[in-house]
Amino acid sequence: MYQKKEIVNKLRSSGLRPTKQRVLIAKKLFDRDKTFHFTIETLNKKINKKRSEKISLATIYNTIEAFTNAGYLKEILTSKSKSYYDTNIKSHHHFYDEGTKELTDIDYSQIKLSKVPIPPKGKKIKNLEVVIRVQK
Amino acid sequence: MYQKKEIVNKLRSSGLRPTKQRVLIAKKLFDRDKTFHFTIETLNKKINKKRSEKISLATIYNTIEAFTNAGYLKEILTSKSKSYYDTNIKSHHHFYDEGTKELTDIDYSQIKLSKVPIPPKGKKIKNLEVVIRVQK
DNA sequence: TTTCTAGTTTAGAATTATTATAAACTGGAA
DNA sequence: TTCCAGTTTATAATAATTCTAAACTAGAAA
Repeated sequence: MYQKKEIVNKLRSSGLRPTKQRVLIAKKLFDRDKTFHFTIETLNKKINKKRSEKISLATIYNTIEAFTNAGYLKEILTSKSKSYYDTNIKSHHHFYDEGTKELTDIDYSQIKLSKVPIPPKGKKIKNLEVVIRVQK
Repeated sequence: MYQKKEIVNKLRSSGLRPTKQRVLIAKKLFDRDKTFHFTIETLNKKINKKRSEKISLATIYNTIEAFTNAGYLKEILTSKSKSYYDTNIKSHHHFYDEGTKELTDIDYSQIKLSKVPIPPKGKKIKNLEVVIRVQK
């Protein structure tokens, strides 16, 4: 799905130098079928579990921030203590299970808003997110 | 609007012993016309600015947690770094200005959902919140 | 190819919000 | 008035994140 070359181009097109670390992280994140939800902690484990050459935690933070700014990732608002990210950058919403702390995507078409308020004057709507908290 | 007696009864009815600190914090929070958005930090400043007898930060954390569990306050999901609380516990939504980090209530009637997804099997919807991010 | 440098990575320190600890205090039942 | 479970408090501990400054590297230019 994602060849190294494609990733390199993608990074370059956003002004990100395609370093070894960024390419590797991008491959982990985007070379998969389903969309992927993660925290820095889970990503760090996944990346550094079996590698002999580790990628530092600081680099993971930096890279995820850069990818988010470049629009490759979406930051999700749920938990107060940790940041969640989503490789699905299309407009969509989430179920959040407070018990398991699991996120599930809700396709944009599954929620329809028939009425949206006018933003405070002088301000524009940047995005709209629905989080549906569920429990057993 | 809120007499000390009413506050004491409210606390008692939730199994919270009406201590000096809790009554004072409750008065600050609920004895006002408009609803009130705050973080622990802003509340702490507001409470301890001009008081000679300070209320400790730990107590403010404890009290806000207790009030939230008792249903007097609503915790809001916006920023990843800090917790926001709202004295408006009715179902409602928010504008969040990423620049000023200001929250504005959106009345429940201002947003209408004409389609809501079915939750994952075995799970029930606990609540549904819309956050509309705005910017200049 | 080699040189050079701005951009990047890194380990570790610093910061910030929050939670835990354990000793002192207190509301209110007996 | 006594007593004690519940509460407050100062402080330490924790956890996620950001900062720092030295070492490294991609890739443009010589």
